[in-house]
Amino acid sequence: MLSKKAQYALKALGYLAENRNKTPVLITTIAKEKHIPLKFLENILLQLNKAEILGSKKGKGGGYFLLQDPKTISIAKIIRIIDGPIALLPCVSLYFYERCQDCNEKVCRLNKVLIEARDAILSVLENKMLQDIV
Amino acid sequence: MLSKKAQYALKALGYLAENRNKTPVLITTIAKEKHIPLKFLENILLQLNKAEILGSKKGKGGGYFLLQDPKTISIAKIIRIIDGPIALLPCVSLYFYERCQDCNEKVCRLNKVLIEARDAILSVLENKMLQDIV
DNA sequence: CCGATAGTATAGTAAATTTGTAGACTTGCT
DNA sequence: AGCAAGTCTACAAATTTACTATACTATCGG
Repeated sequence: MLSKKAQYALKALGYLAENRNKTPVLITTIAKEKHIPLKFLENILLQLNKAEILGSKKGKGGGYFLLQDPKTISIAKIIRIIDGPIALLPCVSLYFYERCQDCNEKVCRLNKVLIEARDAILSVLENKMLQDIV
Repeated sequence: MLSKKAQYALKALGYLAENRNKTPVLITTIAKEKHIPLKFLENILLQLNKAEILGSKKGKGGGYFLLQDPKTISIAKIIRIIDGPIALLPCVSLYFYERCQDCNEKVCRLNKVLIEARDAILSVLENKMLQDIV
């Protein structure tokens, strides 16, 4: 399941996508419009900024804005930045791989099934873009 | 991500599937073989028993055993019993549905995407059976 | 260059969830 | 009766989640 944080991130990015080509948007504005706790949202946007999804401008007339076209930012990417792995176990994660303790991945049948499951969900989430949810 | 509990459940069920047609298996045996904390495993097996996946027998010669053919128990079902929803949000869950707060599902584009994602992952997890992971 | 504006950074905290433990109880078998 | 096994409830430690506080830094207008 997605965390609240990831849900907020998706909402906030959706709002920024809708208000593209305008001046930067204030955190305060997003928080009000999307009913997100202000200080929590600050953290989230900062994280998206560090991940180079968002740019920012300080001072008067400042705020946040998308660095890339919403057509090029996948939902999978956003989820990964905020929540981490999409796969059901670390041993089948593409971006957050960790070796399994008690099991030999070469022969583990669960491993195979979960890889299939991962590929299935990614076939959707990698191909649906921010643009698709505004 | 799957919880430890769900991982243990899958391991334990795998073990029971391998040792089918024999006498009931002791919790202690499963715990030792699969390196699962005994008292934690008790809880898990009890939960699977209540969900009518497992049967049990008390007293000498007792233990746990599968009630159904491992070919007929899907991985999805096991995960749902232990971890709950497989979907990314309650508003797109088939078995644990809850209405969204701030969003109208009829027009919410994220909702549509997450339904697609759910269907994709379920197309794997509903069709892979306990039999497939032993 | 000063003050207001707006994002940056880090740490802290309360609540919830996960992971695991303890102990008493019930049931079935011999 | 007496042991072997699962059942039930409650608790507790550890971790994560969701959110808050406070201080700092950068930018702009005048």
